[in-house]
Amino acid sequence: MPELPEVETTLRGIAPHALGQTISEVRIYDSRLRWPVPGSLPATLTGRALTDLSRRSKYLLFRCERAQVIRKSDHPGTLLVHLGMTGSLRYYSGSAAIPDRRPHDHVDIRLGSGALLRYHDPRRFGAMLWLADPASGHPLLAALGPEPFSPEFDAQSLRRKLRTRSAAIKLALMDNHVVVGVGNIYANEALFRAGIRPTRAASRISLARLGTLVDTVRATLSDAIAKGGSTLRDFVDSNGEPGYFQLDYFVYGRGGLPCRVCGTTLREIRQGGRATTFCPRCQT
DNA sequence: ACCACGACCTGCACGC
DNA sequence: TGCGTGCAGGTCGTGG
Repeated sequence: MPELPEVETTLRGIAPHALGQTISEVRIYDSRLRWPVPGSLPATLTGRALTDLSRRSKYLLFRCERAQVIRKSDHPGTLLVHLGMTGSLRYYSGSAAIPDRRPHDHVDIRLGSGALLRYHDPRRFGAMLWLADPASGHPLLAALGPEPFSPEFDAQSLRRKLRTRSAAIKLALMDNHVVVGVGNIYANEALFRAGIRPTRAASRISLARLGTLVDTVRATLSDAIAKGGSTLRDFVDSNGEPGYFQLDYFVYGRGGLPCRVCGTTLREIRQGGRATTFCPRCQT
């Protein structure tokens, strides 16, 4: 269920329980994700401890180390998990019965405590890869723009990146080189909150309005994370309903309905093949 | 350097 | 009931 808030919610649901645990078994039921899940993954992971769990962009990064480094293949590395469009990674504590595998459950990672991490992804746009150190040098991670909550994401740097770009601001906002973690839903929402029309050329937005946009991107994402967080307890022990539909959207999915602020009928168009919804009155 | 678009894949809601 | 169509949370690779 992945935009950044869902990935962050997944991380927060898993990390406190999985940190420090040792991987006892890895089963790959279907390796056909966006890139093949390496057949060597079970051998690589088994016996390693999860020493750090983090997120970069929409990638989950699980640091895996062996207690004893004897051979080169024992060196620390990182398990990268991406949820694509429809993926989820669920944590089952093992204290209750773990459900039988369902369709589209592709990978099980069993932990020493008896807990289980289960990767599920109907469309298989996600990924599970092993990254040798340094993970940050991997092509998937190396070219990423700033995290939305980092100080590097500010009006000045946004201006610098967008100055020469004729593309619509919504497309630029969804470009991972500009800022990571802003998918279709939150691009629509953040632009509404900023009062910026999604079709406006990225180069033609004032510094002040870019500053507003930085703020609304953060506010939109953190609101969604807060909603997701409210269901964390359920999330951890199954039930897998990461608060995704709990946020009251201003515009996303509301084309033809009245603007929550001014009542004007919201318009829906397509940009880059994705639905864009905006208020023709509030957004200029 | 930038941009537009097809590609990947399954499920679901819709209209006929 | 069944079938075809279009759409869905992402992002990589291509060709211009």
